[in-house]
Amino acid sequence: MRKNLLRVFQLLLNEFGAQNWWPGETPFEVMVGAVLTQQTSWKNVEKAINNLKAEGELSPSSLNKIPPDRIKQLIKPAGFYNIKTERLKALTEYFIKQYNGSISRMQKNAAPRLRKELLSIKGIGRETADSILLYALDKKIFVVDAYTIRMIYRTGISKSADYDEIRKIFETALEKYKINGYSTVDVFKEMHALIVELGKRYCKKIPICNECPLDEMCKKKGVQNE
DNA sequence: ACCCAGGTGGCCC
DNA sequence: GGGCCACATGGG
Repeated sequence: MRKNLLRVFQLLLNEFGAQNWWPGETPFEVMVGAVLTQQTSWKNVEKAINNLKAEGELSPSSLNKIPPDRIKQLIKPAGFYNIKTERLKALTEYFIKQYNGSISRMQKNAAPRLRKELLSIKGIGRETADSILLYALDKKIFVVDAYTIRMIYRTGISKSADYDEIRKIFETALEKYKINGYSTVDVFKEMHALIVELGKRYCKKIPICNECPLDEMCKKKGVQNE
């Protein structure tokens, strides 16, 4: 298991090159992006983020103050704008109330506690919470998404693991991995980004893994379809 | 005219 | 625990 995932990491890194995620100038921008990108292409998220930036609203204090209708207007291109506005408001309010809008204060707490806090916010689910922990706060938490689950099932690495089990599989397999100055956290960041890139290119729902770099692994494990 | 996107919560069984 | 649905815009 561990060996397989290390192999996948090297395969993907070699195939696609470093992705250097998460795009974003500040950790708070990463937090906002994590909500906006729920079930939404990054292209659309970029438009929304640029709108917020252009209006000078992409900071905890300003986002906390401006009227919901204004946020809706600005994030419209990212879709689900009513519900995402509520989620951004809730997240921002938490960040200000608990940590005075300070990333470094928030980082002082351990990952399990922060994860619990984030998950208690309505609209922040596991992937969004973990994205914030890994990419905004540099915590050693692996982010699992729909592509990751598909990949795990198709390669036969696991057939039935749920979100947290898959997260654990990756964390265990990758936590001691070090190469070329990649820290563990950097490997987690890069691996998730590479899996998304893989998914975007090859793991659409209909055809299975043809010409996918992992094809050989899929075949070897006898995986035919999703 | 479909299908899909870097999910989540609510409701049902 | 799992299965289905609404949420919405923009690109293939």
